[in-house]
Parts: sequence; structure tokens; C-alpha cells
Amino acid sequence: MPELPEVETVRRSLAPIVGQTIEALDVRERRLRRRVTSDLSKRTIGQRIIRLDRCGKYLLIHLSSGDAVLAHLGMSGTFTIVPVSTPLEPHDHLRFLFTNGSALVFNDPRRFGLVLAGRPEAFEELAHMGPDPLSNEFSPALLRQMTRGRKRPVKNLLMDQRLVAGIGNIYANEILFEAGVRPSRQARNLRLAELDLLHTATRRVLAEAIATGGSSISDYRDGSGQPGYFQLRFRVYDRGGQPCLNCATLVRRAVHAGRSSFYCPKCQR
DNA sequence: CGCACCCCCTGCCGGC
DNA sequence: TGCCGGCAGGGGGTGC
Repeated sequence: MPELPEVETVRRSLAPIVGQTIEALDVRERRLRRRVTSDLSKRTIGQRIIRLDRCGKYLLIHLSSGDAVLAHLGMSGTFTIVPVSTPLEPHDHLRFLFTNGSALVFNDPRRFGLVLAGRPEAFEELAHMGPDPLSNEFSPALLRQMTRGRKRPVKNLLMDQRLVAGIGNIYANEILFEAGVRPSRQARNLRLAELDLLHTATRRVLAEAIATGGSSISDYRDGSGQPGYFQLRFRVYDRGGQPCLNCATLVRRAVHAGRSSFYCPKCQR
């Protein structure tokens, strides 16, 4: 669920909290990917939210002090804006309470998510992150450079956040279908024309996914509670054994690096 | 360098 | 109907 398009959708949907001042932080559960410490309260209470950024799959909430809240949704995290009086739900771990009577709630059943505060330039999580695939920095030339001499399957490379930031298992599968390239292909063996197709496919698939509000597979929702619709446009993801939408050949499922890959053996070479 | 394998945790689904 | 194993979008660590 939360790959680049979902995080971007969440970022946009949280625009109403920009300008709000954090009056209190209600910590209900500290055991996230990293333990929530009192530092989060110290750095956020009394601060005004000035801007929301996204860095790969991370969300950055910039504060008037110059600090920022760094958040990652893991597999099951959501941020939702609600009235402060809204009853707590299971797995509501953090609530940022604003002076206008609204609250930003972080809910995460699996607790693989991350929320911490600090100087934005000092976040170790962002230190080795590759360029955003929708930025100009992610160019065909960079893709050639990234893949040169790499023996790894191209799908693993696409999902490596150090090389390009924000692509997870769903979109890696969809991008490779769009480009007509098999997930298992060694990156170094792709032809220049294929790399260019991959570059175009990456941007097209991610942009379309953002435009449809991301993918809602189980219960993903954006900050205002809206689901996404890109799951209705999956061409291969989770379609193992079903006919390819291009050629009716049965879509195959394979496991690479512990994650499911789906591909059409005829359309993807 | 790159992979397989393990962990973190809860929820859901299919099979029996 | 109910239990249980397997599997799931994330990242991180270890050992080969």
C-alpha cells in the first residue's frame, strides 16, 4: 500500500494541517519501528506546521522551529485528520492535537511505521536515499549509470531505495509490465532502448497512480479517509494465473528476494 | 556486491 | 463454525 503514490496522496490530503499549531501530543503506543521517545513531544508541542514534504516513501512535516517530523507508514500506517472529539480506534498510536480543535492521528496495526522528530538534514533514514523517480534527477542517463554492470535482477534494483526512492513491490511489478521487461532480468543485460522504456514506464505508472489516489488493497485511506483507485488498474500485480490484459497469456507468479513477482511471459522479455 | 533468510507485528483468507 | 498456516504494501540485520 504505502509506496510513493500513496505517500504522495497522503501528503496532499494533509494540506489542512499546514498553519496549525500543535497544542499537545497524545502518545498511546511507543513501540513502533523505532521507539517513540519524549523527544517527539519536546520537539513538536508548541510548534506550527509550515510545510509538508515527501522524500521517497517518507513524509516530512516541517515545523516553525526548523525541526521536522519524519514519518514512514510501513505496511499498514495511516495519517488521518479528525475532530479532537473523535473516539479512539484500535491501533491509534499517536495523536497530534491542534489549537483549532482538529487532530492528526497516526494509526498502524502492524507497527512497522516510524515517527520521529529532529533536524531535517540529520535524518539518517534519508542520508542514502536515491533521487525521486518523478524528479529531473531521475534521467535516462542516471538509469543507465545505475544499471551498468549490475548483476541484480532489475526488479530488485527498482526497489532499492538507495538507487531510486519510493518504488515498492506493487509498482515495481506494474512498471516492469509497462516496460515489457521481466522482473528477473539482470540489470546489466538491458538494452538502451529497454532502459528508456523503463524510464518512461516508471514515470507514467507512478504519475497515473498518484492521479487515481494510489492503491487501496485492504484498508488504505488518505488523510481525509478517501480510498485510492489504482488497484482497479493493476495489469499484473496479484493477477497470477489470470489472462494477460494484452495477450491473454496466463500471468505468472514467481518469488524474487522474498517478494512476489507477477509478469506476462509473452509481453515481458 | 548481492542474495537468502531471519526478524519486527497484526489481520485476513483459504483450507480443512 | 472454528482453528491454523500462510501470506501481505515496509525496512533492517546477519551471514554466506
